[in-house]
Amino acid sequence: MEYNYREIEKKWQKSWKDSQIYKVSNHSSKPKCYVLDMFPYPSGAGLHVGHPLGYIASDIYARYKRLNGYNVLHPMGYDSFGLPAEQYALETGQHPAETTQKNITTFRQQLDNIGFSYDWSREVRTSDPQYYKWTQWIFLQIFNSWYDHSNNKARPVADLIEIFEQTGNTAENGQRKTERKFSADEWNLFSHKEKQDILMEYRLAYAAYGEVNWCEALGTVLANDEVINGISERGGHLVVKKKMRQWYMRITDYAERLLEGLEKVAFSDAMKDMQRNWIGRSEGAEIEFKIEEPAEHTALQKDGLKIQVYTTRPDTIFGVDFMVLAPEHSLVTNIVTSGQQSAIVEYISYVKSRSDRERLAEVKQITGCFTGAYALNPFNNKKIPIWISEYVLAGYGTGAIMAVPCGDQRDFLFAKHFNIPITNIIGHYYNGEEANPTKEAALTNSDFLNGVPMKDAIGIVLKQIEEMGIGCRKVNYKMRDAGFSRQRYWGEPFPIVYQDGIAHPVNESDLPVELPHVEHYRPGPDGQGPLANIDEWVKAQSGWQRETNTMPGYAGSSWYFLRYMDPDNDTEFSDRKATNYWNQVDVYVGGTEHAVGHLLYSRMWTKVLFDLGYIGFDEPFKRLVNQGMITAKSYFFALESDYTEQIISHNKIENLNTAFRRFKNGHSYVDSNGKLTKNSFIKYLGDMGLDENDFNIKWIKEGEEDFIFLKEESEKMSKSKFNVESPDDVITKYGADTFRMYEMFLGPVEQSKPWDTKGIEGVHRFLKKLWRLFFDDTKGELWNDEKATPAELKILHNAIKKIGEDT
RNA sequence: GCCCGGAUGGCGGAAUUGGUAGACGCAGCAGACUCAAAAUCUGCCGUUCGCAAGGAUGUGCAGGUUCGAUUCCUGUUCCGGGCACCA
Repeated sequence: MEYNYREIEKKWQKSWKDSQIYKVSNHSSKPKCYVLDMFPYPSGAGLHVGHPLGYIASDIYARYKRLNGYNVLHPMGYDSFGLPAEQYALETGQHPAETTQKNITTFRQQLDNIGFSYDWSREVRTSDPQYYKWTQWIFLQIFNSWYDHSNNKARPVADLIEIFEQTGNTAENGQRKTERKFSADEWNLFSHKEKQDILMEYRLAYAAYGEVNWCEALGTVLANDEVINGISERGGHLVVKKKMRQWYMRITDYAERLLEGLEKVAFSDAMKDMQRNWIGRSEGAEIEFKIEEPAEHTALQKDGLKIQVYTTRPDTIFGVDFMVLAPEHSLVTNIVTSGQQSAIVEYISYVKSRSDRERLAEVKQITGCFTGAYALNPFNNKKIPIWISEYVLAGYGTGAIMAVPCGDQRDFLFAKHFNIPITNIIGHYYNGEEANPTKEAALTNSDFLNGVPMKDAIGIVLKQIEEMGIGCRKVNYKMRDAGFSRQRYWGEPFPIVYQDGIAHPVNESDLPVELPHVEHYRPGPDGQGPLANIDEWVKAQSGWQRETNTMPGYAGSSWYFLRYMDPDNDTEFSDRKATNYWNQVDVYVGGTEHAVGHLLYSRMWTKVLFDLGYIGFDEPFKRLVNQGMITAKSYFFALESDYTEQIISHNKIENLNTAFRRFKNGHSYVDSNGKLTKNSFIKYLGDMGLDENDFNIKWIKEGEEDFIFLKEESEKMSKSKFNVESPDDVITKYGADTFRMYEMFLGPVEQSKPWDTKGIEGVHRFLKKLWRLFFDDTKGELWNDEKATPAELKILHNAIKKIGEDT
């Protein structure tokens, strides 16, 4: 009798299914344990060996907890809205719902093969109307809320209206600061439209104008991913920044609590670091600089123009040698002198083609343009030239900085490049070669601050500017509000209709707002999504218009862990008793790539739902485990002699590199020494549908030593790299248990590691050995019902103790 | 460019708190069993000098702290992930 994994696994998987052994109840006297995997996007490429790594780890943990007497919630589902399905639809005309269903079937079959202990009766799909009904419902709760900074929580907009009616927004009642101030009387006299516009500035889900990557030729908005150096990936057309009306999540209102919450959860320090850096809290000041108006402008502006800058270093105010505005800054057109007009216009059009990342990344190439205007230092009235440059972003701080070249390296390089004189305010700490951001220096060239240590000067300057009424302390966050609308088809429609330009929530009883059928998936007019093409849907009622944007991928994934608790509820997103019982996710397993996306958004949504009293906890995940990525190794081989000259014509080298990439570890074309012979190489090219003659190959010598190993790379598995490894083959050949054990044996779960099938035989042999402990070819069953000896029990209990300590 | 990780034999990795580097497995080599092969079992297995005993050297690279560093510090190179509309 030998280890027949096929039969064993088939038998037990059937038994689990028939007896629904992993179905879990919301009612149990046992303690609960919630073990969750990040649900997958069901891509057309199917499951690759990287997906199950985390699933296997969490499955082992879930089984362990079950055996330890816990009532374990261990569900699985699909993040099934997304761009790839829509792209595919655009190319083939197949409905995303169909391809998604097909992909899910494949995924499910692959998952079943591995033998997980999921409770499939709780499966969720974000693209299912019964699911996104509640995504829309939660969106409306967020839309109907504002953030009360006095009580540090979200509250219904109705409360805010009451406050406005009684005190206006001049009294500090915890509202965020806005430019517009009004009294109760003024509020009451505002038109309905004015009131709604004002409320939009407070809502936690709000519409505003923001910049997007606009491609005129394709008539659509593009993801950063789809733009390469200002050119669209598809078609190679020009892409520019364009302002469009967008929906946003006001996640910045939660910045402080998202930071504080990190203290309460067991995430890795690296993960916490990433989130902290992303939120990017900085303490500083906003300072107002007057602008010395050019003679040509004085007739137009009586009151004088001012620039608000944000700085973390008010102590360096006497070292300000120039100002830099973001090119998009609204003041630019007001202050530019006629002499600089054309240069500024030209520069702005250049910046429009640049992404934020490009703008910040290329420090070697310094660009900018003088506006011709000057600001005045509030302390000594020194004239400070005002420039614009791409390294200042409109979205951060006030979109304007005071540049201190002796203390900031980017400012320094800018000053050097444009020959702006540099004031040294840090004495010998500045060497003229590079900036020094020290806080240790005693100030020089700083008027009344001369000799004062910089650390003390910060407080002194802050006090001064507050007394002079030209500035105040300000905490800033690098994080921006999260864009929440997409000009796409395959996402949740917004439950919003417009009447006379005012956004209204759809009645709860009319949810879900279902995705209508479309004839094609091409963009609508003026860069709107495909939904804008369906007039009868947009204007379902006279005088009303539907929102034609859809929600982004992270909408559905921001709350799915709550739906698993009560997946079939059609009167609530999840029953309060169920969320109270299951509470936080005890262990959440997934990749680090979600650090600043999904993991922040879902934390925010949880906090909103908590604030509004719908759930009883405000952090979704108690403990997070980040599994490492399984990369695929690619090997590059070449002839021992000079490969670029001898075997490959230069125009084919790219193509051949792609071919070489597919020589992976354990590949039968490569012998055990990693050597590749002429014959095996030709056979390989043949199998690839390529011909030797395509590559202008000259064989230098024949035999075993023809090729040498050139280089090796590990990269993310992806269809386009020819390096996706499917678990199916492994399971067919060795069985699910070998596969599961092998993935665990590759190395620590948290670590990234290359996929490599060399070791799999060893693991399989181990399982066979284990089998033989119980069955023997000749003797049959080796086990019996005799009591274990004390020595045997000791070994058993040591093992149990060790496992208990390691989890 | 910025933020976060990582680098240890032919390969994946271990070394839990600064204390014998290389556990365990894979691959390889040798042997046992067999007519033979597979399977299984046993032994060897970082590099280098040496018949051996034994010595030297060795955790990406360059320094430093320490009686002692894979581990701590400084610098540096390379690789992976993220950088806001991929999910």
